[in-house]
Order: sequence, then structure tokens, then C-alpha cells
Amino acid sequence: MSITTKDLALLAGVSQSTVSRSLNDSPLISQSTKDRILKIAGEQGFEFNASARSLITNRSNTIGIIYPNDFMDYSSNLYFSTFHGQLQKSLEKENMDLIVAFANNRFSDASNIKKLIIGKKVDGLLIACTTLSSDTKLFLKSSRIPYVFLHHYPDDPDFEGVDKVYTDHLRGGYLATEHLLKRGHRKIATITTEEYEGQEYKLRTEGYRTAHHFYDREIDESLIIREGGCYFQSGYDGVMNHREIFRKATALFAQNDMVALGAREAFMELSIRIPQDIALVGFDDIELSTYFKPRLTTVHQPLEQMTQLACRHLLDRINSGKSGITKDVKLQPTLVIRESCGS
Amino acid sequence: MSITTKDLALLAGVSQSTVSRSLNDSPLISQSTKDRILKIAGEQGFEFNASARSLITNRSNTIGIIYPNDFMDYSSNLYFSTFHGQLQKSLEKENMDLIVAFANNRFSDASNIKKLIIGKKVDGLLIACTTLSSDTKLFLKSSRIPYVFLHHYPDDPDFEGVDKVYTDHLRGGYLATEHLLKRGHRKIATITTEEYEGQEYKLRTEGYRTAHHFYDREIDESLIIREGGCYFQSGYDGVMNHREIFRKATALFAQNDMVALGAREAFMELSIRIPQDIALVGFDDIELSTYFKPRLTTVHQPLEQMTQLACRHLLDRINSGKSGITKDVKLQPTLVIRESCGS
DNA sequence: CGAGACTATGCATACGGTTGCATTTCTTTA
DNA sequence: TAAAGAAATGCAACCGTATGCATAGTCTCG
Repeated sequence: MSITTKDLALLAGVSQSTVSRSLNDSPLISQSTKDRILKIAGEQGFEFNASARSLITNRSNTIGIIYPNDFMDYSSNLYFSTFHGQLQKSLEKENMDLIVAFANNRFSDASNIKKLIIGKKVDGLLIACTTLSSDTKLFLKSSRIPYVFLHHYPDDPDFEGVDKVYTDHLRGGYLATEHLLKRGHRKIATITTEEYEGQEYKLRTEGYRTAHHFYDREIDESLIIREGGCYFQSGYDGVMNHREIFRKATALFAQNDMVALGAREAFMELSIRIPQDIALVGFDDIELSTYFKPRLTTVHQPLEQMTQLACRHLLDRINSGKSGITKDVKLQPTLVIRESCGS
Repeated sequence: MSITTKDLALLAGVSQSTVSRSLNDSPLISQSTKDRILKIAGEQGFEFNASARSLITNRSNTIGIIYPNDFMDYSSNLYFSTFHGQLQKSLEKENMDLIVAFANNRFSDASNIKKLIIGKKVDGLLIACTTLSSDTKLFLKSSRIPYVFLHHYPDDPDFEGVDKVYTDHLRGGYLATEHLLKRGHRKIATITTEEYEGQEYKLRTEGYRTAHHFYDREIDESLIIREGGCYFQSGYDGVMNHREIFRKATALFAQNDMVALGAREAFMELSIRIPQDIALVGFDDIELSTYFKPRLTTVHQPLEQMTQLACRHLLDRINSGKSGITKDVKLQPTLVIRESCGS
């Protein structure tokens, strides 16, 4: 149906290989021939057949992104949507297509990931998911496919020597807490989660502790709320179910912005004013956090930088093979001070 | 590198075509041979090479979704993230992969869409975008690729006979307004947008008008606020910049949930209480709208149904060709009554 | 002016599958 | 038991592109 290089060859009165070489700007072909063929190709609206090309070059110009299975649950967490949007943008720049796969396919027995990799549908993998099945892990380690962990990485000795790009969550937790300590707060509550399978929240809590230690402040364990989730509702419940805490606490470090917004909603219901009665810090710096007054002070994750770097590293791996030093890029978050802690 | 059907043939002591037929469960092959080969394939972790397969079958098992260029701007609009999540889910069920493309590529001259289609990287297209360049439009009409419009469709005679799946936005606007009218409101404000290129908001306003006519109520044009956007900020500004309106209006139909939330924020600042002082209705029924108290009464768009149907229709087209009657599916939205209009 | 070097092009094969047709093997039936 | 029919398998072409190698044409230079 569509026009092929053979058709172009016929039209130009040359061989198919000359057409192929011309379109690929091979130095073997004279400029005049190239020009002529390029012109014809343009007129005919020619585009390479991706499959034929992949078959011979072993490159699909497509990469895969692996998300956790319950990614959908996070779609209400704007962090992930923004993340994904950034990623899509980064890859558009590189002229690569993106296919999304989930850690475990719910509808078929065969892992879609394997199919993508062995079937050569993707040239490499970005993995934004820390809980891979041991089956998948094994497969990844043994396969030759380049991959880089993004956003976070599994706390697993098996994945020591692999590329990763992620945010320094501990530092983020530290920054948030330090800010509150510096502003004179002594009773700082925090809402974290232990249900979520990644390690991010543990690290953020770790940062919370480190800041206390650094500033020589006792930690009141009763101020650490483990509400079991990283959603709006978790923040709301976290406050509602622990009202007594907020009689003594003068500040709250909510470990992500959605949780912060949930907490904020609860505070409003309880007539606890932000920032007068309680200072509030979030994490992620999603767009939504600038909407609600007082605008949320939060820890910014450099999403754009993260996705760009990850893409670059992955493409480097794809182009130059598995060799080369491991890239372990820990990006530094920054504190964005707005009004939720006073001015 | 990877194992091929030829390798399997060698292992099984049969010809490559027998392997191919076995793996495709062809009736030509005896059950015993099939079993044997399937077993070997399993042991070897065989997966078809997608490119080789596509090349000969002309099917990539991948479809494309076209989003507007400024899709990123909407990522703060949870409607779109949820939409995309649903879509991904629907396609996972059908064992198809998804590639996202944007109406106009910002980084390269050549349209990515053309490349995907002519290069046969996708078998069909879902189009969730009403503003296609005339170039792209022309191309779509002339190409043989199956496509279905999703979410909304261009108001364009060129696209009369094409498949579409969308929500009845007019009816949605009607339902929202009717609800308010029935509850006795006579001065109902609405925040709409005329900047957004789709027609949705025009239709929602149309529904607002229709309801008034049906219930024989005069329309006060001064109550129609065109704030120029469909974001949180638009809702906030819409209220803030038109405070005088809300001295007479007793209800607000915000034409999407983010706008409603923005308006809510403004109302809170102005100490206008929901629902006592003003009743509020939104549109979309995003998850976020159930978080904030009073929970938002809104018009639910049947997203899951929409994406599923669109996928089904597209796959039907892909499988059975361009023929067959046009599917023009207008889904009915429903009113979800929560607390933002009183109880 | 002819040999050698270089440039530009064509030929043929490979990539990994699918599939029409030929061929072999096994049944069936007269 | 042999011929015919059916079932199972193999052979070979093909999908559209890339590329090593052979070849034809051009240029240089002694």
C-alpha cells in the first residue's frame, strides 16, 4: 500500500540500495543523486517502514517505561501525571516513542515486559518502579537490554551496578524539617507511610530525624504519624485521627503534597489556621500546591532534569552498549518557600 | 542474540514453518507436534520478534493516541490524567501497546503522526484532540488508517462519517443546571471558557441555556463568566474578578471540576459559604472533587466506558477494515449529587 | 595513454517471521 | 492391496530495509 524504497528507486531510475543510502545520507552517494531522491521521497510522502528497519537494524526507536501495577491509584497523585508528562516531553525531544508497561500484567499470564524486550519492541527500559517480581528481576539481570531506574530504585544488592537517576529524598526530608526547626518550631509532626513499597518515605522520615539530630533536638516519636498511604485521604485522616497531636505540635511535615492538601482540609475543618496555628510543609511541589492559600511551602523535585537525564543515560547505553561506568545520579531537591509556614 | 523460530526448529527437529504454525496454533499441525514445540518454546523463553512479524502481517499491535499539543498544560487537570490512565488500562486488556503522539511536534519538522502511520508503527489512531492542522486532517482523510475520535470530535464537515465516542456535553450542562433550577435557584452563574479550542464548553453553556428555556426561566447574560481557561486558576479568578455577580447569584455551575475547586477556594476567601450562600456544581467528576468538603456535586463523564468503547471500535475497524457503518456514540453523563448544593 | 585510486552505483543477501503450494505420510475405502 | 483422499510437514517466496562486495565510471599522474 504505502510507498517503499523500491518504488522510489523505480521513480528515480536507480537501485533500491542507492535510495536507501541516499535517505540515510550515506557519504557513498553523490550529492546530486541524494538531492534528487530526497526530493522525490518528499513529493511521495515517503516514510520508512519502521518494522523493516527495526528488523535489520535491531533498533526500534522506542523505549519502554515500567510503572508499578497500581499506577492508576497514583493518577490522582499529580506527581505521577506530571512525571509522566515530563517524560513524554523528554522523549519527544529525542525523537523516540514511548510504550508504557506495568510491572505485572493483570490480564495475561505472559509478562508484557518480556514480550517488549525479547520481541525487540523497545530498545531500552526506564523503570519507575521499585517492586519488581523476582522473575522480572532475574530476567532483567540476564538480558542484555539497557535500563535505568528512574525516580527511585530497588533497595536490592542485585541492582548495585545499574544506572539510576533519583532525588535525594533524605535530603528533602532534611530540608523540610530544617526549615521548620529554623523557624523555631520544636514540636514538628510528620505524616509518612509504610505501606507504600518504595523507600522514598522511609528516607524522608530519615531526613526528618537527621535534621533533629543535627539541630540537637529530641525526637518525639509520638509525632510521627504512619497513616498508611500517600494520598489526599491519608493526610486528611492523619490529622483527623490524631487530633491530640495537633494540640502540642506547631508544625507538620506532610511527606507529599497531596497528603499536605488532605491535612490542610482537615485543619480547616478543625479551625486550625495555617500558618498561624500550624506551619505546613509538603513534598514534590506539584502544581496544585500553589493553588490553595496559603500556598504550600514544599520540597521541589527536579522532575524535568530527572526525566531528561534518565533519557540521556538510557540513550547513551543503547548507543554505546553496556560498557562504561555506572551512572548513579542523585539529584538535589530544593526547598520552595511559600506562605504555609508564615512569612 | 535472541532465540528465533529457526532455532526452535533446529531444537525440535522440524522445519521453521512448522514452528511458526505451531506457535500460531494453526489447525494444520498435529496436536502432539504443537505441544512439543510449545514446550520447547516455553523452556527457551521464546518471544516473537515483533518487527519481523509486523513486517509480514502488516500489524504492529500498537495503537497511537493523539493529544493536543498543550496536553502538558492539562496534566494539572486530573480529568486528562485519569482519562489517559483508563485508556492505558483498556488497551492492556486488549493486549495492545500504546504510543502517545502530539498533534504538532514541537521539536522536529516532520509530523510524528505521519511517521507512525506511514511507517506502520501503529495499526490505528485514537484522537483526543479537536484541533488538527489542516495538513494532518488531509492526511488522515486520504490515508487508509482506521481512527476514532475520543472525548470529543472536530466540528468539521470533513469528519462527518468517522467514528467517534464522546460525552453529551450539552446534556451534561443541562443536568447540572436543571439540578440547580429544581432546587429553586433563579440566579445561576456559570464559568465557561471560549479560549479552549474544543467545543465542549460551548456545548455545556448551551445545556445551561436549554435548561433555562425548558424551565421557562429568563437567562441573565451577565451571569455567564468567560474566564478564558479551564483550570483551577480560571475558577478562582472567575469568582474573584466578578464578586458583584455573587451578591445576586445563589448558585454556580463551574464547567469543570478544577474550575469548581478554584471557585471554591475563592469563595472561602470571600467568606461565601458552600452550600449555604452559594450552591456549586462541577463537571467531570474527577477524584479530587470528592476530597474537599462539602463534596462536589458534579456531572460524571463515563470515562471507563468511553475508553473501552473507543478501543473496541478501533480494533473492530482494524480487524474488519474501513467498511461497516459509522459509529457515532454519544455517551450520557450522569449527575452525581453530593453536598455542594445542600442536601 | 594506461595503470591505479577513488567515486558512485548496483547486486545479492540477510533480518525473522508468514503463508501458498508441493510433498510426504497416514487413512480410508473399494 | 492399491488408489484416492486427508492430514501433517517442508520448501520457498515474500514483507521493506540495510549493507558487504563487485563493478562501472572518472580522475590523476607518471
